[in-house]
Amino acid sequence: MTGNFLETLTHCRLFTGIPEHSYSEALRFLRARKKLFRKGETVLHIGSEAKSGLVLSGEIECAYQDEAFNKFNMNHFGAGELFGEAMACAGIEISPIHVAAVSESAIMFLDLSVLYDSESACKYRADLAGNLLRILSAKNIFLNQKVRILSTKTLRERITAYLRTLPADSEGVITLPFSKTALAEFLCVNRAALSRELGRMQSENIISMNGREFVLCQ
Amino acid sequence: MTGNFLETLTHCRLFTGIPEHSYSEALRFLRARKKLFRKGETVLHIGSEAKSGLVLSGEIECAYQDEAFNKFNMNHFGAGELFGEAMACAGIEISPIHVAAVSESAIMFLDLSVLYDSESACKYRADLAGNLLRILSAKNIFLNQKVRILSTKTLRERITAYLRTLPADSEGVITLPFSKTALAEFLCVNRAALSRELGRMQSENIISMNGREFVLCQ
DNA sequence: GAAAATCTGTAGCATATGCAACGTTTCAGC
DNA sequence: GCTGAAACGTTGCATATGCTACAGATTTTC
Repeated sequence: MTGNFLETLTHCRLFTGIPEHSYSEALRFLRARKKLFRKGETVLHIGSEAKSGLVLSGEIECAYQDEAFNKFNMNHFGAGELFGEAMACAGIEISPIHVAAVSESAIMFLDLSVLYDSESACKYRADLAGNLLRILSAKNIFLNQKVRILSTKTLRERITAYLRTLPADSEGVITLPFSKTALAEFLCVNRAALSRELGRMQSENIISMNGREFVLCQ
Repeated sequence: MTGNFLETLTHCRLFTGIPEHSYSEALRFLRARKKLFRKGETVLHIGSEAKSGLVLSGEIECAYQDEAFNKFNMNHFGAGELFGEAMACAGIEISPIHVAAVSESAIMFLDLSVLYDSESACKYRADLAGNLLRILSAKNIFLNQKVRILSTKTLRERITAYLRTLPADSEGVITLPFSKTALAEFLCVNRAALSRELGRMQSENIISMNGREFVLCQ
């Protein structure tokens, strides 16, 4: 619990509304345990005890694996982000996902069950539970959007469905938050096919595109 | 708040742990308002105030709509189920989804914001918030599963990914919870293509199938 | 029990998209 | 500024899957 981690907590949505001088009290309530991981090291094994926590520094990767150890549906989490909270709250005890450190990382494991186990008490319990509700809801909405995008049958629909979820500036310009390679991965389509379809859409005047900037001509 | 609705509440996960004689107190805290809807009637319009609530009786349908009013990514909710809770907790004020009654329904609108608005207080607030955390987490896990299924590139992978999410009995028999037509809709694939692929998988001894019962070989 | 509605399997055809390979451009680290 | 890595666009090919239509089976309704 050294000083530089406090900075991360101030940006973590779980601690919104909690005064900085009370962080240690809240962390004690959540039975926080800090642990360091080297690059590439496993944070949670599939089949081991499911834990939840927050990334203090570095970056981790959560992924399902099939029989052949292929990773899929990966998620990356950086400093200030929570992982495993849905499993913790749903009472899942055996981890179905593999969590590994992408870079050297500091993880604060938290026992979120104190937030819905009615015996425990803490001055900040209601605030923490409320913050966790907001975090879970935001992830829910994100997942709903993703399902909606992946529900489409054609690549073109998938592209427009995704672009519509992004904010446009006053002139209608939409900026991709990542590379087109990453976009293909997000949309679960082949990169070459995405590139081809984007080209077609541009020649058909459905979109105009320049690097990561798009305009939907609708 | 007539008697027959109490029965529904006892089965609703939002009220787990709350004694029946306190339901009215909890409902008052949640600013509950009951409303009846005829079959086909709209419960929430896209663009109108977003509300959350629970289905007391009947069945409702939540759906996104595109420009041409095609519905997609539909969800059905029956008695005892919550809807709109993620939007409520995420602070979304304008409904992006259309909610309609599939059959004659009684809806109890709830103001879930009291659960994370720190000024409000009620004896059962912590219980309600904890229950809501569990509900949101369960939906989160379901959505993650669905994303994982829809992330696959081939129909065959999609089928096996889905079947693996279903429980198998002691002899490995998996029973579909709905018709194959509904399965095609859930997997977002063409029904005829699903039928064809299931036939192929059976002839290749990857599955065996009899009506709604499946066995995954291997 | 008859009629209507829904579910299901099959087949032919068109095409969208996955995949592999290649060269060019852009980017990051030194 | 140099160098290796990553991102990007393009192309040819194979094929998986969407779509339509139809007919038999199954379920629901009256």
